Amino acid sequence: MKSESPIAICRVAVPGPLPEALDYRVPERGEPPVPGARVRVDLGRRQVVGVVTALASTSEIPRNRLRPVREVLDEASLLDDTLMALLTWAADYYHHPVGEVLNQALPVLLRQGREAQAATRSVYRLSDAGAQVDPATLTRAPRQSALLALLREAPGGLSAGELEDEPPGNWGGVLRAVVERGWVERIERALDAIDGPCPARAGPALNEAQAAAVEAVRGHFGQFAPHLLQGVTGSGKTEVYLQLIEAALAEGRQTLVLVPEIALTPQLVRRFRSRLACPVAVLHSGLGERERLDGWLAARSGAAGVIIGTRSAVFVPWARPGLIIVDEEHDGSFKQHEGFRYHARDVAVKRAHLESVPVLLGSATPSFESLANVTRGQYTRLRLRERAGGAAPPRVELLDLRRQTLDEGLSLGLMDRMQRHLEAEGQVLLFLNRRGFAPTLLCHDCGWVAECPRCDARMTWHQGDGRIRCHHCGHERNRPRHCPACGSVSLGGLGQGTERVEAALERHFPGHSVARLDRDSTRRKGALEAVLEDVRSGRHRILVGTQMLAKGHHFPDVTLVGILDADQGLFSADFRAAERMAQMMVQVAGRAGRAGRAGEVVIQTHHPDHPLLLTLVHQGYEAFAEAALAERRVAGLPPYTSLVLLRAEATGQQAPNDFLEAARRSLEALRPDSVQIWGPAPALMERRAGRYRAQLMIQSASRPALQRALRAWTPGLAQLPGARKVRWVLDVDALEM
DNA sequence: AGCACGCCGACT
DNA sequence: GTCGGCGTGCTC
Repeated sequence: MKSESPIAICRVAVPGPLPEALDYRVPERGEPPVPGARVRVDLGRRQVVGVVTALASTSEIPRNRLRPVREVLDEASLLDDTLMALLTWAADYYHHPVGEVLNQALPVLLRQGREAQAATRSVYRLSDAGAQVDPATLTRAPRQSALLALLREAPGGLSAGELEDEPPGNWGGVLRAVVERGWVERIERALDAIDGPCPARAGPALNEAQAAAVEAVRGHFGQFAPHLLQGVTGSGKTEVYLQLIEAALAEGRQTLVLVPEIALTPQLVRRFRSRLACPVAVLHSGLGERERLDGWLAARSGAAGVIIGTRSAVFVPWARPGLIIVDEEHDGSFKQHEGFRYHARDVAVKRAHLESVPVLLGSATPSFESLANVTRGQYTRLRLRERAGGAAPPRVELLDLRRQTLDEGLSLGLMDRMQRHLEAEGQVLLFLNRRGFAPTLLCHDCGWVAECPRCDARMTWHQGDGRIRCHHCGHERNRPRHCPACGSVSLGGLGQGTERVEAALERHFPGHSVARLDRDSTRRKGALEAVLEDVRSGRHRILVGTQMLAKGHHFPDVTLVGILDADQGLFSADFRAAERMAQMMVQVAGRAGRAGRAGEVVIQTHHPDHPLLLTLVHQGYEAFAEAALAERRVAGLPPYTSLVLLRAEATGQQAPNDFLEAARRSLEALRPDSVQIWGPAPALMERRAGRYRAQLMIQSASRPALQRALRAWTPGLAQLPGARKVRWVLDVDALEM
């Protein structure tokens, strides 16, 4: 008779909004599954794939109600202990169901229960016989000789694709010949197989500040050490990253690099791949599911020396933890805006702590959160004050728009300046964060404006295709030819978008080609690259665009940057608007005057006396941040308090409010210590995509106190009356109001 | 989330 | 008399 195994129960996190993992009986035959492995289990009347979170000998659930694990899908853990700890921490901190958190950490193919096995590809490698052949003796077969020479340099072998990169291409016939002679063998290798050590490659010499930054972080390899790399645009942050990655590789450690969605371009990946001798795994939403799984497995096995990815890559497993880098750490796209609303930068810092590795947050315009962490002594700040190559910082000036004649948003002063720069062979870049022709379509006879039927917003007129669209829900239709209210044909655009400015520029500067860079002009595949190339080649002398301009594209010949409307961020109801506006302005301004040509920045504003604007222009981003942070401190706003939003929406106006009222009362009943509750109040745009939205704001100067209150409060929310009549979500550390 | 159960209006 | 609407509850 077999003695009873102490491990009889396993806890399984199943997909779905269940607050806890569920208990199952471990299979009677075979080894029990390990935590971090996937299992197939019955749930209700269906079968699902879940992740084992723990093993136990007993369960609260009576034995006769426990169902058995149907299948163990992984012998080894897919998510190592540290990663499991990170994921359960995140589920707890963001108050999101652990099953959904664990599930979304897996590539889709693994969620579906597919085998955790990387694809293979054919690799050509020198055989023992081939190694004896001296390529120089093959004078009658120069192509075979060249091929053998190439393979000698690549002990791991080369795939057909890699061979084609070596000019001239088309090695098919030659390969067949050398394989036939027994000099080369073809082997199948999994994409997550480890290639062997990466040879070090020398990078360019660093300046003093860069070298100091590299040394500061390198000196903390193997321990938790958060650093903020605050470097002006063009100061060479990427080179610091690359040399740190190489230092980590030299110690056999991997680096995880997180970048904002739009920053993960083929150019960036190419730069990393050409500089680093080791395999680089890339993880982002644009990949096919197979590619994604292969990259994920290459990170997990340790085959990829570097993993570069967007937000969700913060949860990728790795075999040899070395270093975490978050580039453009201020970027809002690190926060997930639906469902599991984590902030990848904050999770990255937590992960670095759990893994005992340094983390480097880089930005020219750090988030206020990170700056406050520097002040508190939590983060070490590393500064790069100089632009690489000794380029001078641009001259920045405010242009008072009051009582000025404007032509489509362009002042005479700005156009004069443009003329001068164009005559001096410079390029001009204009920033306007509004796409389309005009943000409002207005009837001049009766005052009717085109409004979105589903949102509290106006429709933007796009002249290019004669449509009007809502930028909040995507609703669109043809531009009406007559006013629907009075029948007049005098419909006109009110305000300016990039299309309209582009047209005005073509009128004013007929001798110069104008390019537009926004989501509309770059929708077609390859269109973005084409525009960027035409700007770099100098074919376009004037470039007008939205925030896409601010995202790390290099325009070496731009000497003048114009910011057409600086006022949007100054008076918004969202307390983070000024921070975002300043970051955007500094990032755009940073495009001016590289490579030895002095740059100029002109900022058009109706509020040239606004203190924050003055501070930003005359004293720079850091002084601006200090001033704005002082205001936040006085107002009791983040980062000096923690802020959580309970958001609710429904097709009617009443239901969200009722639910949030009930939620408010249930929180008040808990009498939480040092926690303030505000609302419920309508969202800044109450109706969006046909749904009414409202929110409850919960705030505290003490994060632990807030977390305690949330832990007591949130489990009951789903049972509140009206909870099923609304879509609701808890947004911890909400970025947008 | 899914998927049951359950209790009230218009149909073969 | 049934088919089906979506409110309510549960999933180890």
